[in-house]
Amino acid sequence: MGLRVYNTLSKSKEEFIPLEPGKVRFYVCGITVYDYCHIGHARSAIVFDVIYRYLCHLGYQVTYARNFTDIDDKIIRRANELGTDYRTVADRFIAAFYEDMDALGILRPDLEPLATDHIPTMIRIIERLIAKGIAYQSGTDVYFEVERFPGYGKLSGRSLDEMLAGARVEVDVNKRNPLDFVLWKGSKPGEPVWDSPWGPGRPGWHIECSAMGCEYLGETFDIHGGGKDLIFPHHENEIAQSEAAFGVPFVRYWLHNGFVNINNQKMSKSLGNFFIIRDFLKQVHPEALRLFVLSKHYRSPVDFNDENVAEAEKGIERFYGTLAAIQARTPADATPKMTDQALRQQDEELFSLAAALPEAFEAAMNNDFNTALAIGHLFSLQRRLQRFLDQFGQKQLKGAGAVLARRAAAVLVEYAGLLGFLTRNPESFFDEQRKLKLGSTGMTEAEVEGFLELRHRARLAKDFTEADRLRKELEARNILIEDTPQGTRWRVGSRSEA
RNA sequence: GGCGGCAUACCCAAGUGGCAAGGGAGCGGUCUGCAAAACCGUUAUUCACCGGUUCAAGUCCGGUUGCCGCCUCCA
Repeated sequence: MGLRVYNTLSKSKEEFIPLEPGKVRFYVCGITVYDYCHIGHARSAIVFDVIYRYLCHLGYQVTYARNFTDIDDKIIRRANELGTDYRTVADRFIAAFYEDMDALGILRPDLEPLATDHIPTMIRIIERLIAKGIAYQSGTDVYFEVERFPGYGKLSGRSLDEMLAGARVEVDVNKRNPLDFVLWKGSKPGEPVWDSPWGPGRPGWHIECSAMGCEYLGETFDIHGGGKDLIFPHHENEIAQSEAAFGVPFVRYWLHNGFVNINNQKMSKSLGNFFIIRDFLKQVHPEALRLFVLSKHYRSPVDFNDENVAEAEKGIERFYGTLAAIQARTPADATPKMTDQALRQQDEELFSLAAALPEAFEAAMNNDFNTALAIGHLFSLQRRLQRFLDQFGQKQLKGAGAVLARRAAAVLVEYAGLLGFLTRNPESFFDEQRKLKLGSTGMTEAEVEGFLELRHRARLAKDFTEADRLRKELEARNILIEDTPQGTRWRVGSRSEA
């Protein structure tokens, strides 16, 4: 069965049929670049990154566009606070955005347009709306007249009457209807300006995405994504502008990701429970964050707290632990020239699980990107694989056993890779993980190694009292020891173990 | 007030009418000098509650309760 996606527009799961067979035109609302990104942005970025990866995996030729809103009230305000200009602020936070996204392992979209590079397109659309009598100039501003667009409210599921009854819209003397929204706003002194037929000014927020979407993906495209909060008014207004201007459906499938809560509270600056990606990644590995985010369905809210994050950390360590064991205990040149029959004889269940993973994984993902179920399949394979390894005690694997283990691990890594994790060498992962966590212990790597050396000598001398004392001393600092045939390893306990 | 969503074990969580995935935590065991890690076993006769449809309901329909989001910038 093919891909099915939940479409916010129809409020139901639909079979995904792209406009043009084999091709997908995909647009995701990018950020307004006036501050550092927080973990809510991280969730959205990870979710749409996985959707992008998976569409590519299915063989679609995907054109993926994600914009930057680089002119906006908030950017201007920030520039004034910092005593600089809007361009400096925008460029600075675009650079910061890339640093954060790269750290999270987010693939770059094919197109990353800046709003300010597309003002002529926006002006053309606005002119068209005015010519059709759907937009009007009022003072130095231009507004979209919502009552002239019959479908207004179809995405968010409200009618104009209901919205007006909500009575939380400000009455503006310039507007014919309080719900009319600005397409072009005249500039105030000192603000950045662009020339337009209505005088100097700058575009409204909503028209940016309509312009960049149609310029790169066409008047109708396949998928438009964003956070749930964008459904109204941003995406509702995009539909109104684009469909009123071009007379064709704007987007076939609307996908919206759910929010991140912090300890069951809405994340907000006033509550002070804001986590910035770059700060968070000083404590938690990016792949743990990915596992955490993808362990829940993308449309559900997720609760971000120490315990939930620690679970994800343990999960990612579990996967890499198995990969490390395989690397240590099977020859890298394990010959792949084995018949399936020979491998199956080694471990029927492991062989079957590995062989069935692609189909199981795709069945999960095809059901509206059920990453949580897909991850469940990955864990099942990991556990069976680890169990297979443990059957040999601590011995090296040879022959068909080694090939089977390597092959199962390769499948695991390939499919985890579609979710953007298990992308590292296991040794690199554990090294990164130790370095990340060391900061919280107040110890340096050299100091830990010193302790381990002393303990090693004590153990050789069979002085277990001293060895255990040293281990306890490290444990007190949340440094945990594991003795393995390859030597003593150490790691820093998660925050919940501390 | 209007619109929408959610409720599954100690916790997180999947579940598109047909024996309740997966992870964490706990308990018992194997391994270990002892641990840790890992593995094995175990932990929901039941899915907020009440009705209904059906041979069959966590899943569909109606109602009740509780929680959450949006309606204003917001991923």
